[in-house]
Amino acid sequence: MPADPGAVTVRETLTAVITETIHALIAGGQLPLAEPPAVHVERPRDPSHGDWSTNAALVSAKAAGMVPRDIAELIAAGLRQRLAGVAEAVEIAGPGFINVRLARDVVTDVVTRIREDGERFGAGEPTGRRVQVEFVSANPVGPMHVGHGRWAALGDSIARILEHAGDQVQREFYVNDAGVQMDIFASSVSARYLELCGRDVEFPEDGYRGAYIADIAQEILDAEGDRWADMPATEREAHFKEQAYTAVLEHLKRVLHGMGVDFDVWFSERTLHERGNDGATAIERGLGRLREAGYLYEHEGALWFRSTDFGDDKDRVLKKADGSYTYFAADIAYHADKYDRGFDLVIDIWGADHHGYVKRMEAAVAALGHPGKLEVIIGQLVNLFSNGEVVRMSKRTGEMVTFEDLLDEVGADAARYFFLRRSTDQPVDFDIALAKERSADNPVYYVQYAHARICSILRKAAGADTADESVDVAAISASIAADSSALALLGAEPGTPASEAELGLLRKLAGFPEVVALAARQRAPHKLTTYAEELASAFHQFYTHCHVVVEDPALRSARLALADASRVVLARALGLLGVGAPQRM
RNA sequence: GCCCUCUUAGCUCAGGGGAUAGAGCGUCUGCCUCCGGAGCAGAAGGUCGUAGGUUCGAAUCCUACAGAGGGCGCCA
Repeated sequence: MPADPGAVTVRETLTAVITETIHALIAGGQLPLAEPPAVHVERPRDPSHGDWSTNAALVSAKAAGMVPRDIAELIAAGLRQRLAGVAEAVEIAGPGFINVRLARDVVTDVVTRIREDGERFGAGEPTGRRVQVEFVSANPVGPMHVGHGRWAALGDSIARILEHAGDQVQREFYVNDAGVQMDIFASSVSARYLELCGRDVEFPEDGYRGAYIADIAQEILDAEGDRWADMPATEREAHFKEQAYTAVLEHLKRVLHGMGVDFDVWFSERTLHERGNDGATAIERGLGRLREAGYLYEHEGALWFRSTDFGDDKDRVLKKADGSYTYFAADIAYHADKYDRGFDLVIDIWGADHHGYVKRMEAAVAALGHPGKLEVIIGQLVNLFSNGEVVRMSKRTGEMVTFEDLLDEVGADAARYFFLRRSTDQPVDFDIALAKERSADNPVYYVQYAHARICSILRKAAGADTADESVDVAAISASIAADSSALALLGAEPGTPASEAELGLLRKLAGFPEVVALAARQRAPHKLTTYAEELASAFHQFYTHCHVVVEDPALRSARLALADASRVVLARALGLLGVGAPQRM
């Protein structure tokens, strides 16, 4: 077994070695089993149980007809032999767990690896898989609400995590620029425009009443004067629709960019309604595929998709009796287009209010010949609190805190961090006052503070002003040389607070790759906020118990290297969340 | 009525079938001549919604029930 502390590979290697050991015991007639069971290898929660633990003996007990601890003795003896030089101890504990304690040079080697790998630490090999993540996709008729902000943070972070795991990821925003909401939007702007021109108009009953509508109308008035007031309504509204639409789209792009979210593709729904060279629209072509596959039928003048063939509750209408298409029909064409573009996996992030739509969309994707290649993530909503009161998020009333307001109020880092801190299927109760607070109550500052503190130490070690941001931390990092004999000083006196703090930090650092791998597999950025807080905590403990900039050059370089490795991993974890890692606060 | 999600400490929430269920906040007690106290150490606080089941082992998987939220249109 190579002395490679990378968590993922250690687990895999250890699993293989254990399985080999059991194989040998079976071949030698010591274990009455047909074949080795599937064993789990995990990091014990309690550090006194060692670095790794396996349930191999427990899962073998029944089939072998033996007492778990007797089997554990056999396996442990084999492991001691096979892991000589890598494992310091192999022990049996509890009902029959086998605990492996790694040799200390294997443990400390993670520092060297992190500092060599830098940002690549914990990254997966390229998978060759092409993944599309579609998210936000807010209607371009007004500002984003805070729920959109959460989904923006979520989609972007998932994209970053998947990229780190080795996938090729594209971020896409679907622009619903073809529906009746666009007409309502246009007539709303038109009404405000006429008001501004002093005309007596009745505001559309279902119109958008937000103040931004009047702002857009004012912009048009400023730029083009009141010449549209006497034009036919249809002509005026057609013109205003494009003006207002462009303004809102630019606004959306600006706000998203301001929080570090940039899309690769803005896909316009309108293109699905345009006729191509074959004289057909994308919607017609998409439906044509379903027809050829035999999933469409006519009933009461409408065209239906037999989605029940794929587990949906009922069949769905694609073309209404009046000849117009449903929104679902456009969505089918849109998804057909995604797969035509060659994605191996499409991830859609929708708000919780759309979850009833998942089955039919999955059914459509399967009917198009891509079963299992769509994954819909349902993002729960955000409850915004202000002075203990729930703030409403209605576009109609116009009384709402927009996502842009929230960003201005708390900043992009705090907003993203708070959105990502909860698991996706849990609603977020967003407390504006807490997110603004620059105190220990605020977890994002706790983590960022640890990073800034490390940068300060590095500057101190280099003899620079600890708060001077112009000092190049990367250069200082590169100047720190800690060979394996120096690193051996870390955790050299087990049982002392200093060594325990060092070992705790080393253990936490070593766990990063598997946390990222898990976050990628589960599309769960919140695993990284939890990890970042644990790593920051481990670092603060280390800092409290271990003076870094000490006289002894070997110990000093070892602790500096450990602090530096912590800096690298903290920055990486925050980076995958899209949150900044400031060098000074 | 049917479907989805949720229910873990006073509050907000983590928890990949494993060992004594964790963190932050809040409450209580300590730690600054010393690298950033935006920090650290400790105490108290739990029938993991209820009842069954599967398993050597269940907060975790299955079923039923209770409670909370959301979704169920030839709307978008």
